[in-house]
Amino acid sequence: MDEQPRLMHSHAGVGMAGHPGLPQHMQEGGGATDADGRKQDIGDILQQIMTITDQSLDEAQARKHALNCHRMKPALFNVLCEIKEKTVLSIRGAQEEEPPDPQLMRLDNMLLAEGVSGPEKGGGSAAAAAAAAASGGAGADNSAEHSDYRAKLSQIRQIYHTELEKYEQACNEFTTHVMNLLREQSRTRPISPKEIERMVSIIHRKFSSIQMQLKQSTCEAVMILRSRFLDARRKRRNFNKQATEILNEYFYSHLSNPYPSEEAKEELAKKCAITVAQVSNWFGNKRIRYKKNIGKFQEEANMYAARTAVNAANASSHGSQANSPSTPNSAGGYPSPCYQSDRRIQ
DNA sequence: CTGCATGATTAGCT
DNA sequence: AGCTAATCATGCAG
Repeated sequence: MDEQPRLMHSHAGVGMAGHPGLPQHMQEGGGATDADGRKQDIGDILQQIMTITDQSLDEAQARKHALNCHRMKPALFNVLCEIKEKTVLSIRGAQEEEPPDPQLMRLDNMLLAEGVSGPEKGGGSAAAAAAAAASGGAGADNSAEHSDYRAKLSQIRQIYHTELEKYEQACNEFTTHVMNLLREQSRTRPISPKEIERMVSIIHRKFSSIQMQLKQSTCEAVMILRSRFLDARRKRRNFNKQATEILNEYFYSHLSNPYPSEEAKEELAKKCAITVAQVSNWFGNKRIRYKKNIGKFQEEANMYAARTAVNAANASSHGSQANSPSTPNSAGGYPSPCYQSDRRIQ
């Protein structure tokens, strides 16, 4: 009759060692009704569970076995499972659905774009080539640097993959270990398959945060590598003297309109062994720097003017042409007089 | 190491 | 699209 409160009590006291056991009466449901008998059975089982910590290992094993074989065990087990599911799982189950982490997606995309993850080879060199093209490199002397870059990238790639493999292996090992443990324990305590599933997903989440760190540091390494090898600014080389002279010659002989056409740029690029983009850069820089400080460039302007004059003289002495068509202005003439319809620097 | 020179990049304009 | 102006980052002479 007052069995129930006492049971509740002992249940609340789980973990407290040394609970005095009740005498082991009512073993096989004495007289009474069927319901009464079941209640007694449950009380009995719980009591045995409570006292199990006080027993020796052998004794406990025997008791465990006895409990496992008890005819009421499945029923009790199911009930406990059900209760547990209703309380614990339903509370935490709601937040189970997690959207794909945007940061992880970003990292994944970047690794894929850099050719670190994804299919073997091809991607990396393609990215390198694209980056080189974007930076407008001439491509002549940087092929060695490219192979260096590729070597370093594949090194990163290899480290990334071995680490990832290690991680996956560890994750799988741990997961199976935990699953085995839970399956083992599910014989003695209520663990539903759902709960195992949840535990697995918890483990996976923990491990994926490690994976995230791996991806992040790999991305950082790639970024550093990239900036070191592919950022054109970092490997800026001055043009050789000849190229500079060709460009300057054109600039000062077209001082009234130092805006070479596309064709002129192409020709200059060819002569100087640089790209058209570099020619454009050079003229852009030259115009602005000349304009900013004409005085500073005066000497240079005079020198190139003299040179073109000499060239013109040579040309006229050789051929029949009197003077060069597009060099009407003297060396210092840039700012003041001669902007007619041409574009002017302002 | 410092300061200037210089090629490249970027934002904003036309 | 091409340009200017500002800026960045490196090269290099002193």
